[in-house]
Amino acid sequence: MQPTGVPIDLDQLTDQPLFAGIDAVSIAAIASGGWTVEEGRGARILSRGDHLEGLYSVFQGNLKLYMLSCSGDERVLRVLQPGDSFGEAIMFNEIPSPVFVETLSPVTLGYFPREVIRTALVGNPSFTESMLKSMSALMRQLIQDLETCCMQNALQRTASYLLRQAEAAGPPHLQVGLPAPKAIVASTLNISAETFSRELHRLQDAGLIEIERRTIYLRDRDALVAVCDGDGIAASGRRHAGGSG
Amino acid sequence: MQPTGVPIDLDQLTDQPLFAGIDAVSIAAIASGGWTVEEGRGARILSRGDHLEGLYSVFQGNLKLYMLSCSGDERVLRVLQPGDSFGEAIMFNEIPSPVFVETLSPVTLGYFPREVIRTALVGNPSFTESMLKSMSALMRQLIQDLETCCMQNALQRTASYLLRQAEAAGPPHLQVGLPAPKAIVASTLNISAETFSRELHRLQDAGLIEIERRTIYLRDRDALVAVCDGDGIAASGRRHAGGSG
DNA sequence: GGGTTTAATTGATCCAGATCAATTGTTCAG
DNA sequence: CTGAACAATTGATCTGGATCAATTAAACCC
Repeated sequence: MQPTGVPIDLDQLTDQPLFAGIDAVSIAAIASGGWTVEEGRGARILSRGDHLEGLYSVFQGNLKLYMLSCSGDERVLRVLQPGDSFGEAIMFNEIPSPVFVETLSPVTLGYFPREVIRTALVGNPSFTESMLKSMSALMRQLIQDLETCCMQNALQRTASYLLRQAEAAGPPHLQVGLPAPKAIVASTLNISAETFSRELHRLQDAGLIEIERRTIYLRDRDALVAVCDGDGIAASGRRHAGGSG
Repeated sequence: MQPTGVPIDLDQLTDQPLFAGIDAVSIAAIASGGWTVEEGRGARILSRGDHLEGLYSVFQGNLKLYMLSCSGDERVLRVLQPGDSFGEAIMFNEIPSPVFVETLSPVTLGYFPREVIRTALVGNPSFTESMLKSMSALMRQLIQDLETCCMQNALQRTASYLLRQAEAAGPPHLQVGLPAPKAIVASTLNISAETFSRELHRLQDAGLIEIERRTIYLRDRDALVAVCDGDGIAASGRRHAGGSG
């Protein structure tokens, strides 16, 4: 990791959801207590077992947060993008990291030592609130991940992923740009790249989506929602009588 | 839910990890701002979609925290026991609950409205710290759940569950009492009750454990640890050459 | 005690999705 | 343009664990 010594820009910091809406004095203290870190593609920021003495905030670029099975294959939990942060849980609990974090592109990160965060929390209810909210949101995502991974089949996972991403991309929510190669997205959904490809094409054959390289167009959102709920593909109008017996 | 009107005992509260080590004034404020709730067996405390205006703390009894798939089968995320709390994430983020919570036995809970917690957090760094730690621990558990459910096979999950429970039970860490019927524990591990039974007996046949009703004795911890790491059962001394190619 | 309910075990079968293997398409360097 | 490296697709096969079905064991109640 290479601290640049470059001071953190205040605007950059307030753009981060975690630090939004904090009073000027505190934000300045946080900015001056932290520093930026720059890394190229393929750099490992955090390894399983590492102890982290602060938290990171993503300013530019994206990273993958992943686990490794004992047989060595990798399960990507999340692709981190600008505005995301990581390390909170490890930092507060002083436990070794359960996950790896690696850059997928050149990145600029902000790093904030534990004490800087602690100091900012004391006597700063709005930052405390912000931090608690951020952690709550993360927990919610984890629960959603668990739900996705334990309660939905491959087709449902694919469909609900597309809907979620489209939602996040902004109106009219009909276009999805995959944030990484398909193999990595597949890993996020805990399915093999092959299965992901197959399910995607199944949706395309049924006319629900259109695939064009790493961009996917949603052609029938309602049907996609139906796929997530039940478990059949219903092309234009017709729908499986999803038997419950 | 039936508020009893019974005031919350201070000792009861300080026994809760979440509220341990808070100064007397704050703890008294929390106690007087909350109330106890009693319920019989099989009562639903929280449903998916509910909005929760506070958080619960378990004083007595146990509950299951679970999700339902669209086909209606239930996946238990966690069996809550005295000392556990739930509702933090929903409360702070003001989002509908993604999970259900139901009693498995008669229970006594403490309920604390959001504002009581918020007030206690302000100007009370040690409680803030405690709350952040508690949430971090929860996140860690969720990550561990994800890891368990995505990266380990049924045998590994069973073995690591036994080790974790034994750890939590206290020295000499050789005896595990299942906190609920086997079917519920199996659901926690995201395997069917049948598979759980089979794997448990496989471990018993290999001499690693001994099953006696709902109590399980660990007879060879090292071998259990090896099962978690690799994926073969190695009874007394002999061990698979777990191929990595 | 005997009968009923609930929990646990055991066997047989089946299938979603992994894995293996091969092919095709894309990107980029020179 | 040509070839190398990578990404995506497609087909064939295999398997872990689910599901279905039946049996046995334990707990509970009168």
